[in-house]
Amino acid sequence: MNEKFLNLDPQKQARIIDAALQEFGEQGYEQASTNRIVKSAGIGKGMLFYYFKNKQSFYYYLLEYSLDLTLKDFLAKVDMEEEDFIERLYQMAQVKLALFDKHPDMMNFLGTFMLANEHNLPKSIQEKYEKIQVLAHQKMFDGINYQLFRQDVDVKKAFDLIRWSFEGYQNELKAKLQGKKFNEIDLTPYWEEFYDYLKLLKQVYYENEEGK
Amino acid sequence: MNEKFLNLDPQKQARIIDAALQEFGEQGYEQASTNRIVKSAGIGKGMLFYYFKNKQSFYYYLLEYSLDLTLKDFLAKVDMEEEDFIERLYQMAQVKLALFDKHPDMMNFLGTFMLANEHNLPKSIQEKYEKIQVLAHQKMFDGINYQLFRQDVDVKKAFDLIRWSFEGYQNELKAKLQGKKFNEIDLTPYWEEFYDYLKLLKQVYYENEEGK
DNA sequence: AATAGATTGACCATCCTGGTCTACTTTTGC
DNA sequence: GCAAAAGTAGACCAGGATGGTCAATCTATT
Repeated sequence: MNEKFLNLDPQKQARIIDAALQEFGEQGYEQASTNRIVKSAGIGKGMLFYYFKNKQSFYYYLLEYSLDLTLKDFLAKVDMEEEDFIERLYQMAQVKLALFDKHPDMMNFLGTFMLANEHNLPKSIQEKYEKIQVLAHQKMFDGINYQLFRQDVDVKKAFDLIRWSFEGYQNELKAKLQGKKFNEIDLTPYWEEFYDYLKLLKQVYYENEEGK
Repeated sequence: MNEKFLNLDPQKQARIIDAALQEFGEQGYEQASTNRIVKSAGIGKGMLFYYFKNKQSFYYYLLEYSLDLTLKDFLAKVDMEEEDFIERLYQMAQVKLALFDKHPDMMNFLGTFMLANEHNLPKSIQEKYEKIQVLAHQKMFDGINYQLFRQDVDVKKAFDLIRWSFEGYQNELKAKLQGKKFNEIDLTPYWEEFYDYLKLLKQVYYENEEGK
């Protein structure tokens, strides 16, 4: 990557990055077209290969950019004081959705990347990716209070079942809101509905006071 | 579709269908290459366009073929006598996995198709597709005994949470076994692990005898 | 041997690709 | 004010892939 790119007008920089994230996210690496990217970004073809050596190194730059942003705007914002597993997940879902709101193309790009699980990444990126996965695991499980759970349940397995329930709701919501822009939608009813599900999860998995 | 195709040696027929399902499933409609399909099927290019008018009608044929097979080998085999929701889902998962074992390319093809949700389908296929979705819903929920659930839980919501847990396990299993052939793997440990999760689900969502 | 059906793959026009490079414009330094 | 430097555009390139056609060949049946 050419340092000239970083000295660019941030708006232009963002236009290029966004156009590329969208193209790579929708088409995958092979099928993504640099022609479409430059047209959508409103720059000449020459500039892209002035800033970046070639398609591949451009892709790697975007990957690193996205991983850094995930680290800074998602994982770093998880409140580790929350000891309640379900509340912790709820909180993570909220932060994640906020990130989805701000950078939808980037989230889609990362999603496509993770699905495709490429193996021939440069070592530095591979390491960063693995480090993030470890961190995500910690952010989800470290400091969780096991005592909240019913004593007769296998907590490790309960973690999985609850996590899957969360993923299911988020997937269904994502499918339902497909194509709509978040800022045009009032999300509060969905958060309320979500929280109803959480109440039920707590009701069945947690130790509740006897006299209810 | 030319009737000549149906009079073909079934093995050859299957080779063509399998090659195409694999190609369309992996690449999607646009990116799928008829050249690769004929090469992989071991037939000349001309034959494909002798049997089928063009790429699109070939694709529609495959779609209909897959939907019919889903109906016959998946949905028709669900035992509606099973009133226990969790057991019903478990049974469906088993039938589904058997189908995955027998026709992995077809399952992948259908999965890709559903993700891409094309809207400009011929009416007849669109209707078949919708009919199958309705039927799948019935196979999952009709005849379920609500009395098994704890009286303090919202059963409708519990259905969702449990269903999502199932999907989560199946997705994780699919990712873990990615690329391996089922017949080379002893699946029993996974079914046992799966059943452990089910025991936990029953434990928390169902009404259990008091003196435990 | 003649005919009819089945089958092949070279061929076609078209399109798109990643990447280059020349020519042009804008900014900078003095 | 002007020359040198930096920034920018897009026509252009060779290569390759695409869906689809069709004349030529092969095979089986009479």
